[in-house]
Amino acid sequence: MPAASIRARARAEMINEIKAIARRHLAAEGANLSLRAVARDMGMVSSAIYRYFPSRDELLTALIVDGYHALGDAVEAGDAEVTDRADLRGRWLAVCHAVRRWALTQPAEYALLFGSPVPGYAAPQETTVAAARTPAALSRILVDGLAAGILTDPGPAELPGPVHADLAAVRDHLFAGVPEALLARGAAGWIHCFGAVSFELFGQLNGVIEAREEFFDHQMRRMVDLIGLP
Amino acid sequence: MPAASIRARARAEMINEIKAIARRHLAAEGANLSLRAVARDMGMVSSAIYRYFPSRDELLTALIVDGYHALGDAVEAGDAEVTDRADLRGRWLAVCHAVRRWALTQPAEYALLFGSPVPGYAAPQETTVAAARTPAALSRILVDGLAAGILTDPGPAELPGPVHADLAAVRDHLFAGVPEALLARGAAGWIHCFGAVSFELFGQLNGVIEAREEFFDHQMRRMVDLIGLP
DNA sequence: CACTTTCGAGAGCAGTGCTCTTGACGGCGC
DNA sequence: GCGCCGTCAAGAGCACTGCTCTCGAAAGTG
Repeated sequence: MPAASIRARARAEMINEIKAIARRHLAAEGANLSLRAVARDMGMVSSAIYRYFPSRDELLTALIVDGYHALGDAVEAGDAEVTDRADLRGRWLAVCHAVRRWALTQPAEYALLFGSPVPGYAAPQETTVAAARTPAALSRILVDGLAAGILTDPGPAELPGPVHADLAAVRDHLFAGVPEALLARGAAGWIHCFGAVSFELFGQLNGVIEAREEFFDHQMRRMVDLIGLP
Repeated sequence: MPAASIRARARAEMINEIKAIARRHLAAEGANLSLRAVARDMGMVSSAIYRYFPSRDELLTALIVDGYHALGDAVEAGDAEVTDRADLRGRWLAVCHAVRRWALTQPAEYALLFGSPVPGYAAPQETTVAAARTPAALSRILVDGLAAGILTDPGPAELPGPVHADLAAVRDHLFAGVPEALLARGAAGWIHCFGAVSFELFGQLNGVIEAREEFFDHQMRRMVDLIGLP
C-alpha cells in the first residue's frame, strides 16, 4: 500500500508540475501551448510528457477545468467579502469585479475559458460543471434576495415562450429556486460582465477607453439597475 | 502603362485568390492558418506566397481588415432595411441581428475579429478605422434620434468623471454629435450585443439555451430599454 | 535585342505534435 | 534474495509549421 501510494504521489506531483509549467507558458505565450517547450522546462524529453497526459488536448482540458475552478474560487471569495449579505447590489458588483480582476491577472487562462475555441478542440462534458460555478454564484445572490423578500418574481410576461422553456429546463439542475424571468435578467448581467471583460482584454477598448476600471464599474452598475437589484 | 497595369492586375488577382483560399481555410480549420496549406491549394510552393505577403501576420491583418469591412457592410445593410428611419428601436435591433447573422455565417472570421487575440500578433493601427464601422453605425442611430428630437441628452450626471473624459476625447473623431452619457449607453448596447454573440458562438450557451435567436432578441430588447430608445 | 524586374521552385533551418522502440530502474510476489 | 513486470525516460522518426536564401526562367522595359 505505501509503496503504491509513493508511486501515485510522485505521479501526482509530476502532473501538478507539468500543469504549473504549462500555465506559465500559457501566460507568456498565449494559447498555442507547446508540449516540447514544457518538457524542456522540466528537463525531460517531449515524449515523456505523454506518460502523464495522453495528448495536448487532455492537458488543455485539465488546465481549463483548473481555470474554471480558480475563477469560481475568486468569485466566491469576492462575494463572501461583502459582509452585508442583504446588499444584493454590492454582492453582484463584487462578483463582477472579481471576475474582471481574475481575468486581468490571468489573461491567457481567461482567453482559454471564454475566448475563441481552440480549433480542433472540443471541450468535454466534464468542463461544464466547473464552468457553471460563476453563474451559480450569481444566481445565489438572486436566491438570497428572493428568500429575504428583497426581490420578487417579475413574472413570465416579459419572456418569449421558447426562452421561458429553455430557462425552466435548466433552472432545476443548475439554478434551483430562481424564477425564469429573473434568471433571464441574471443571464443579461452575466453576459454583460463577460462582454465588458472580454472587450477590455481582447483589445476592443484600446485607444477608446483608458479609465478601464471606472468604465467597467459604471457598466456593471447600469446593469444591476436593469436586473432590478435595489 | 498598360503593361505595368497588366502585372499589377495579375498581382491583385493573386492577392485576392490567396485571401479567398485563406478565408476558406479559416472557416474550415479555425485561427491557426497555415501558409503552406494555402500554397498547396493554390498549386504553389510555400515560399511563393511570400512574394505577396511578407509574413503570415500580414495576411492575417489583411483578412482582419476585410472582415471588419464585411461586417460593416452587413451592419449598414441591416440598418438600411428599416424604412422608418425614425424607428430607432427597430434600427438598433436590426443592427444587432445583422451582427449576429454575420457572425453565425462567418464564425471563424468573427473569432478572428473579436475572439482571443492571436498570441504573437498585435493588430496594427490600420485595423482600427475598419473596426470602428459597426460602433459608428450604432452611434448614427443615436445621432439621428437626437436630430429628430426623439432622444435627449441624459446629462453627464450619470457618468463618473474619468469615463466622461475618455468618451469626450473619443467622441469628436469617431462619434461626432453624441453626448457622452448617451455614448456610454450606446457602448453598453454594443458590449451586450458583442457579449451575447460571443457567448453563443464560443459555446457558453451549449446545453443551456436552445432558442438562440429568441434569446438574443430578448436580450437586445431589454438593452434598448436600458439605452432609452423609445 | 539587351537589360531589369518579377516570380516560382527548391533546399534548408528551427520548430511543432505525436508514435514507436529501446533500455533502465524499482517495487512486488515467490 | 532473486526474478519478474510495470513504469518511466530517452531517442529516432514522421509529417507538419513559418520563414530565408539562392537560382533559373519568364515577362516587361529601354
